[in-house]
Amino acid sequence: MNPYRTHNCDELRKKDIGQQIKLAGWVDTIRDHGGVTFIHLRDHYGITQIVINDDAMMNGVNRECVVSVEGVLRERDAETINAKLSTGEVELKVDNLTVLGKSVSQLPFDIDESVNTREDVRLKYRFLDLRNPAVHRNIVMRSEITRFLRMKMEELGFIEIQTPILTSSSPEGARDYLVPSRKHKGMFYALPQAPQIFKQLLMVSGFDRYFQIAPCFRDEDSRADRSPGEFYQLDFEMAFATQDEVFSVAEKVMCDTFSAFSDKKISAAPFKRIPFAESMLRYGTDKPDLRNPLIIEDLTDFFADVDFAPFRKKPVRGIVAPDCAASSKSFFEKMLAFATEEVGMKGLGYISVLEGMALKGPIVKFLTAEKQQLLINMLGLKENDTLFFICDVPKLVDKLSGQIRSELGKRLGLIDENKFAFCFITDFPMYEENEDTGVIEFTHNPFSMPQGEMQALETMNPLDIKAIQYDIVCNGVELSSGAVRNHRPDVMLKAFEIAGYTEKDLITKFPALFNAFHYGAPPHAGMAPGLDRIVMLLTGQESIREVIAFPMNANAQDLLLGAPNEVSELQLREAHIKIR
RNA sequence: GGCCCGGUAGUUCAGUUGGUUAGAACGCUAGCCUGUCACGCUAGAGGCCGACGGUUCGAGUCCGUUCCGGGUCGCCA
Repeated sequence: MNPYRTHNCDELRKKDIGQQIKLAGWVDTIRDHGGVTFIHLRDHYGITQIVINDDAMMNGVNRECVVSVEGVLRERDAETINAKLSTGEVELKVDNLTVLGKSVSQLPFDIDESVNTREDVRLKYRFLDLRNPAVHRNIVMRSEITRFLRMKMEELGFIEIQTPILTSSSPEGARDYLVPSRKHKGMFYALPQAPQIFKQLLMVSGFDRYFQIAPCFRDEDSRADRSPGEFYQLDFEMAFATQDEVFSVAEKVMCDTFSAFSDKKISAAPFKRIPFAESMLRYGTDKPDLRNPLIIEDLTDFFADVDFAPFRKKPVRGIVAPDCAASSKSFFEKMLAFATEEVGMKGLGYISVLEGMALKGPIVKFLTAEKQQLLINMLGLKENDTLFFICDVPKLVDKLSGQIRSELGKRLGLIDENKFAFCFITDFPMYEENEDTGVIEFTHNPFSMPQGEMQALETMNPLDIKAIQYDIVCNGVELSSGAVRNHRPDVMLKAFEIAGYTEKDLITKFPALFNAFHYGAPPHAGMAPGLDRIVMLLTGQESIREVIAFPMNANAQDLLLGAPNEVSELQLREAHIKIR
């Protein structure tokens, strides 16, 4: 028999009336009526009202202290039933109360208002913040989602394998977190940025389908949707797999998980595949929010023979916004302000379609009647449409268009909030030119197989070569990237050679992988959707910190435990570290 | 590292062109109240206005520097 409770705070119902009951939990609210006091007792599961008639029993009881109470459960009169509580039909008349854990009386914030409190205060008192049922629920949901994902992966024949946390620094990619070695002076471990090398080695080891809820560590600055330091991925890899097979796994897992945890509409499999180049042109980003129906049109050719100075010799994009022409003057002023102040554009031209299909706007006078009609036909313009123009140098025009597209979508209320819109972005370029040095570099990931393999590397302009590399995107959030990997040492050598590396470099940088690939490597492919972001989407949170139990602040500090902190001289000496 | 926004009571915020003793709500303390459920009522405590320097007869308010927090760009194979 548990000494503190016989039931939890979400358990008692009418059927339990008359029983001798013990409950334990936190004092949520106290309502003292003089002679009778009502308390909402709260635990992980819920809230039960307890009633105290003896004032002396309240000695030492304040909000957020932990108590155990004993008494008889009784029915509440019809007019005092609380429909908001699952336990609202009953209450516990307390005969015995024990304070198990005292609490200071002035809390740093009200528990039920914690989400509106300054974030550094919340994080310093995260143990109080997490008592807020809304905050608490996010963490519970994370656990449930994690368990569900694990179950799905196992159903699909994947086995979970843990890979090392203390590993070697990887030369490409993000900044590593380093851990000094005591036994090897001047040497360092690194925390893995991802289990990339290990999962590929597992493929070479003959494991067919691997997955892991994997912690990843990157020493890069944070964002609202990117926690500093550490995050978790549903990392998986499949031997003898094609891109399409990886996609089917992702579709299955995402569809099942999102429908299990949300009532929103979810893209049906197969998810839309959008080549990178098309995504940049049509959506102005490589992580398009497909809930936004607006599409960017390329009007460069159309304006080639139009004598309008601002558009001369530059790419021009257009976005048709439906039912927009009748918008208030302030709508257009706000869009212009957004374009110039936040996006940094010089202006935002537009043409509205009036009744009778007459075009109106400052740019119209530069268009002949034929050109106007051509524009209407080409874009299928309708009455009350407004066509916005974006023009800038080639490097910027897509990005700017994308920002205008998403702002228009928001302001016009075109985003369907009741939807999870998934897509795959495919065909990322293998190489890009470094703007400063002009040197050819890997765009993304040196482990991806180039499309066309050896032949492409030997015959094509490197900047035209695409990789079998993809992202999965949901509602404008990049969940993961992945690739069909390059498992052939000869193709790897050639790929690295194009990026300016010698065989020796390759052996130095990726000794294990390059070596292993000489002993029979299967073709393999995979991806690694971010767990934190999946939970963020499913809980509807704007900040990734809301779905992490003990997040660091934006400045990569743990305000609760005080990390990072100084260590003792002895520790430094053992680690052969000298602070300058 | 750059840029934007913010820092006033335990918390969330207000504070007019610079002008007496810096306010409100919630919380806290004390008292009253036997049916509340965000209980109610009465009274009270609680402030280095982030810090430093400057302008001024006078600074929460204006200027400069700096620290802290959030967002964003860079960065994130």
